[in-house]
Amino acid sequence: MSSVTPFSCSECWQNTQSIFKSLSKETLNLLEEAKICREYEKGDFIFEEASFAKGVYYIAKGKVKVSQLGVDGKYQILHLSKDGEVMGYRAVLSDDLFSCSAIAMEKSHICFIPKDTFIDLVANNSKLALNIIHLFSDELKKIESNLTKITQRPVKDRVAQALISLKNKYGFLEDGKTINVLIKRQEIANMAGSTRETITRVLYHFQEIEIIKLEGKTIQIIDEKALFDLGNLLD
Amino acid sequence: MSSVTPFSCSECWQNTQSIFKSLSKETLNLLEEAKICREYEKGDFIFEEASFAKGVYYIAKGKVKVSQLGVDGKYQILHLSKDGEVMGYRAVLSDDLFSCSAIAMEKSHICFIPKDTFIDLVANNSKLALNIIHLFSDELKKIESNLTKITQRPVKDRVAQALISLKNKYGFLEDGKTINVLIKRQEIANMAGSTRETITRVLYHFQEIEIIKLEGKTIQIIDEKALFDLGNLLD
DNA sequence: GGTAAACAATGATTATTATCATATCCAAGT
DNA sequence: ACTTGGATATGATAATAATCATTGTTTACC
Repeated sequence: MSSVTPFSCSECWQNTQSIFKSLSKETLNLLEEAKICREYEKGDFIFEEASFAKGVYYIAKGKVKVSQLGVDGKYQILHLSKDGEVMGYRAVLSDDLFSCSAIAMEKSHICFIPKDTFIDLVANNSKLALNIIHLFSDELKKIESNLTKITQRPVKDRVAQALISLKNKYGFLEDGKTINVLIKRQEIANMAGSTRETITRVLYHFQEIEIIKLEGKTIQIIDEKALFDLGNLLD
Repeated sequence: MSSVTPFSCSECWQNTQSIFKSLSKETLNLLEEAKICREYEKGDFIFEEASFAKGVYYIAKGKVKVSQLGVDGKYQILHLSKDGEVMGYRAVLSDDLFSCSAIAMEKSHICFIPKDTFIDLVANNSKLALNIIHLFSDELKKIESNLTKITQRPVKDRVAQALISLKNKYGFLEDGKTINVLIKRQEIANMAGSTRETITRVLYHFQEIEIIKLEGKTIQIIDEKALFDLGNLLD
């Protein structure tokens, strides 16, 4: 567990994809006052499934996986998050328990915004409410398409899809080919609804046919189009 | 295709689960004026995936399946709808194409509400906006749990889950055991992410072990608890 | 620098479920 | 009653991917 480490985030609300982007100064001041920043180490839980939602979490900097526990103890990764995104709003807005857990994939700076503050803001700020509606809409659309794909396509295709998602979310390193996130086989399995061993085999297969390259802990995408064709379009 | 048949729906906005429930009289009048009612026959498309969303659809009476086409031509049923529910709001609110199709499962009365009217209402009615946020929230939660289950559980369990969903959504006939919807094997397959043949076999197996009974075109649930245990909790 | 502990690779085997191929049933319309 | 088409049933086979078992590799920490 990490300590409470406040840090400056005067600008982090302005992240291009932040729902708080271009809100009025007043509103941002309210946020500033209420927020509690904290640093999380890799592997730390930010919030935990089935616990009460005390507020929402805004990622100032970092990478987070949001996953749900299945009945047999397997995890399903529902969502990957990064700088500028907010997490936990579903549970907060429905006064519900968290239906999934959020775990830092690397050292991350995250702001906690208390439930009351957040709900007040949403209720009194139609622009924010609209932003949230769009957020829901995007997420719903994505997960619907995910459900359709994951239930209908073979593992290979789903792994291709997972790699494309990772690249789209976190981008490449400066070399323009190495996916900018460290992810374990098990985690890819939890994205694609498969197993460690199968992911190992599929990744090796992809390397064999030269559409990716495994370099230490990293994954390089050599032939993005081929991956695309397998994973089949869009993210 | 059915003809345009207006009919009285002074009370249908008041359906217990309607997002239009308990809105002001003024607001309801606006709805009344703008709505266009129509009757759809079993099998009719109400809206079609990839077409432009001209408005939302409110089910006055009927049963509708909302499904998405996978890359290999298979359908995934994402959602089942009934009286009092609204469809198509995701695409409308995001000014997007429909990401799924809605097809009547039986003769249905459905009101079309034009995009502009709907968006105006939402923008000027914070209660309605909040209702929609809750709608999104519920749907997201449900589909997330669905994704986790469908990717992790064997077909039997998923079929059990599908039957429970059908019963929860449409209830029983007066006999207290026959699920109140006519559904084809293929449609159950499209819910559970499986195939016609497999569904046939699983249903027969369920009948064998006496947790359901197949009677003509209907399905009776004999041992709901057993189904529950297989499908594993909740809807 | 040595030793766990975590992670990854790999082979063998099995289970599950899709696919293919027929056959049967049933309802609607003539 | 007969025909036709849609839906369902059922057996045989094959493919896919999970599971199990073992070994190898890397990382981090005394």
